Formats: sequence, C-alpha cells, structure tokens
Amino acid sequence: MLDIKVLRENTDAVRRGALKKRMPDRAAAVDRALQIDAELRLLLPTLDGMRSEQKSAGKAMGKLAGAEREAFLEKQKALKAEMQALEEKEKHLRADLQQQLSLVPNLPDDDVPEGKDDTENVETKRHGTVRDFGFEPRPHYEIGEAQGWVDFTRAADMAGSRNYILFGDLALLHDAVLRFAVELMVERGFVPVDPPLLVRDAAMFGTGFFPGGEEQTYRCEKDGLNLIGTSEVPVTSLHGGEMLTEEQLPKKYVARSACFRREAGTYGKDTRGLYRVHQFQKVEQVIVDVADRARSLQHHRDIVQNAEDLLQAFELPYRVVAVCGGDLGVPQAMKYDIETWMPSRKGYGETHSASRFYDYQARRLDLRYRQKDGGKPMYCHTLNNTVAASPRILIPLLENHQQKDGTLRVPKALQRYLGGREVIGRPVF
RNA sequence: GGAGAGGUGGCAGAGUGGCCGAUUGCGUCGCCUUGCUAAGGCGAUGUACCGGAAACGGUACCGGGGGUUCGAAUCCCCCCCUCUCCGCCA
Repeated sequence: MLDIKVLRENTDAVRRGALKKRMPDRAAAVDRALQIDAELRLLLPTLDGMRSEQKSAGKAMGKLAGAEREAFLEKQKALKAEMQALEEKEKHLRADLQQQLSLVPNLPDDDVPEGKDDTENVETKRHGTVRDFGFEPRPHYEIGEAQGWVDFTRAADMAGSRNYILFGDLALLHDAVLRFAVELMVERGFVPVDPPLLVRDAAMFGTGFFPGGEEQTYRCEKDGLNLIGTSEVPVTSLHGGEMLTEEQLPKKYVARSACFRREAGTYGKDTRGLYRVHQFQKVEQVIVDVADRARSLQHHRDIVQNAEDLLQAFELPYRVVAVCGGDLGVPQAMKYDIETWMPSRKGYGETHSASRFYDYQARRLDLRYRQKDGGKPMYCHTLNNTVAASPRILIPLLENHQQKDGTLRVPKALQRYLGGREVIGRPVF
C-alpha cells in the first residue's frame, strides 16, 4: 500500500506507474481514491467540530440537574441525530478509501524496464556456457520416467493434472537441493524458519497477494484459511503489527516450505513434466530492514547473488533478467528473475524471482520499527528471493547433467547428500 | 469438541458509565548529584488523521465489528486471539 500523501502529491507518477505495469484498471483506482479522500477531508472538520461540542457538553452534563439538565439533554439528542448520518457517511468513505488504496500498485522503480510482458524483460547478466552434448539431450521427464524416478500418470489419477510423484534417487536429489539451499543461507546468517502453510486473509492481503491473487490460491473456506503459494507470505508477515527496534534489524530469514498454486488460466501451458505444478517445495529468503533505499538496493543485489551462488554450485548456466513493467506484480517496486538453462525448452526457464518492495508490504502489514535516535516510527522495507524451488530446479539438473546412457552426473556440491555418489541412475538408453 | 479466565500505551500492569488518552512500574531520552563501575534525584516520553508556514488546536484509537446511552476502556451482542482444565488425537 502506498501512503495517501504520495497519491496526493505525486498523482501523476502513481498513475504512470500503474500504466507502466500495464494495469489501467488499477490506475483508475488512483483517481477514485483521491476523490474519496477529498470528500472525506471535506466532511471531517464538520464532524470533528460536532464531536468536540458533544464531548464538552457531555462533560458539563455530569454537573447539571433538574430542568436545566432536561433542556440540555434535548439539545444533545438533536446533535446526536444530526451526527449519526455524517458518521455513517464517514464510515463508508473510510472503507471505500481503504479498498481503493489497496488496489493501487506499488510504484515501479526507475530501473524497471518498459515492456508489455515477459518477452520484454531485459537480460542483465549471463553466466556459464551451454553444454555441447554430442548427442541428442532428452527432456527431464523422459529421463525421469525411464529411470522410474517420476510418475505423472498415477499422480494425475489420484490428484489431477499438474501433479507428480518422485521416487528413489530423484526424491533424494530433490531433498538434497533443498537441504543445500537451507545450509547455504544459514551459513550466511539467515535464520531458518518453518512457517505455517495455511494463513488468514490478513497475511495474503498484507503481502499484496490479495486482492487480485484469489484465483491463484487454494482456499479452505470452512476455516477461512489459504494455502500459501510461497513462504514469503507467512515469513514477511511474521512481524506484522509489531513495533520493532532499529537494533533488531535487519531480520534475515530462510524458510523451507511446501507451496501450493492453482495455476488457474494456464491451461495448455507447460503441461509436460515438472515445470508448472500445483505443489512444490521452496526455500525462500526474506529480509526485513530499515526504511533506507540504498540498503534495499544492496540487499537486493545480495539476495540475487545468494541464488547465483547456488546455481554456480550446481554447475548450471543461467541468466539474470530485469523484469519489465508489464511483467511486474502489484506490490513489487522492482524484480529480477533468474532463468536457468533448460535444454528441453531450448531456452532459459525461470527458477528464481527476487523482489524489492520498499515499504509497500510493511504498510499493509503494519510492520514498523522505532528509530535509534528518536523520531517517528517508520515502516520497514522488505525483500525476498527464491533460494531453490524444487522440483522445477530438477529440470536443469537432469537435463544439463544427463549422460548419453540416461545416468545423471551429480554436481560436487550435492554429492554429500547422496552418499557421496558422483553418478546416479542406471544406463537406460 | 466442553468448561472457565483474560486481551489496555515499546513492555509489564491498574482502571467497572462523565473527574480517563488513561494511575503506576520498567524501558528510552534530557538535565542534576556522585570523581570513574554501580546507584540516586528531577523532568520528558503513544499512534493516526484533520486544520495550520509554524507554534499550536481539534478528533479518533483501551483485540475487531455492531449495539445501549446525552456520554463507553468500563454495560450488552457477534467474531478473533491467548491462557488453564477436561475430552479427543498426529
């Protein structure tokens, strides 16, 4: 959420920002919010004056008696009746304002490229060389099924499409990746967290997924709870409603959790294999720090680097892209995606997504801190990035490190989780 | 699931219809005393909104929402959360 003052003072910038994100309907919310705000500010002085009168009169009342009291009482009743209509109006205006304001997207930062969708994201870095196989590389699902490592048919039978079951060494590799990711981040000072997977609407709203992301979310209506699509939701919400002290910041967390996504509206997209699935495991890094743009930028670089270090340890070629306006979400100010080379896609596929929000989420979450040398409480800045999401990350691992006979070379960094083996699988091709 | 207790300022904890935006303690900040450490004395210290250049003035907020009343932290209803006991159970 943006400060209403920002809307008042930089109306054009906010409107342009929404348009840069290709959200014209959300840009309209800016004008609606400002209109309601104007109405409210017209109403408030009158109403406050009446309240003031009621208050002081009420105090005098306590000392009165008899006929004098009766007369006073009549007058106060009349005032009350008059106030009721205005208070009703105030209530509705405030609720409407809140609603429109919550629709206004965060301002995209200056380093967000112009563009309509993910085809216009801008590559900022490329690392590693794409391997020359010397044979026709197979897609991960062919290798996986031939090895008996993955079963899509039975998964679909019991749970529907976009599901999978991992077996044997691939199940171990899946776990290895996640363990490596957590250990890497713990070494770097991040506090490991095992968060709730079912959360209230407030957490979804606070992180900016609601309103807007309801269709993407599995919901347990009976309990009013939502299955998280990322642990960003519970972990960023962790200190929601709290007043932290500057000394407690930055908070750096790493969470491993299951994630659930309905993938509504993606029919026919990435239907084969492990790329787009309803349920997966993800290790996520989350940072909460003071309201300082320079520090946010530094954190953003750091969390991207953390993910890059993991990919380098996995010996995978990747590139970093600056996500353009049209591909940016409502709450983000700027986002880098990391895309890892996937031979079956003959291209790079998104494996990581690093966002900075400044105070947009914190404002929605009521997440503040008290400054060291006095002054007003400030809203925190928040950021997050994937460390590893699996099974998606298994795609480049299987496809880039496959050998002609269908066995898999295990990167050195992961061998220790697989009993020290350098190769897994048996010759199947 | 059943029974009970409770949710108040950064924290702890009083307050049962007008004298309460709220006693007090802790913490924090400033000053003073004491020559260092420690301790003590005095004062200040909530958040948000509206108006104002500012000084300042006004309003709202005692878990959330409704209600009673001229007036609600205080009374009534609904919801959420925490704790204790019982039951059930991974």
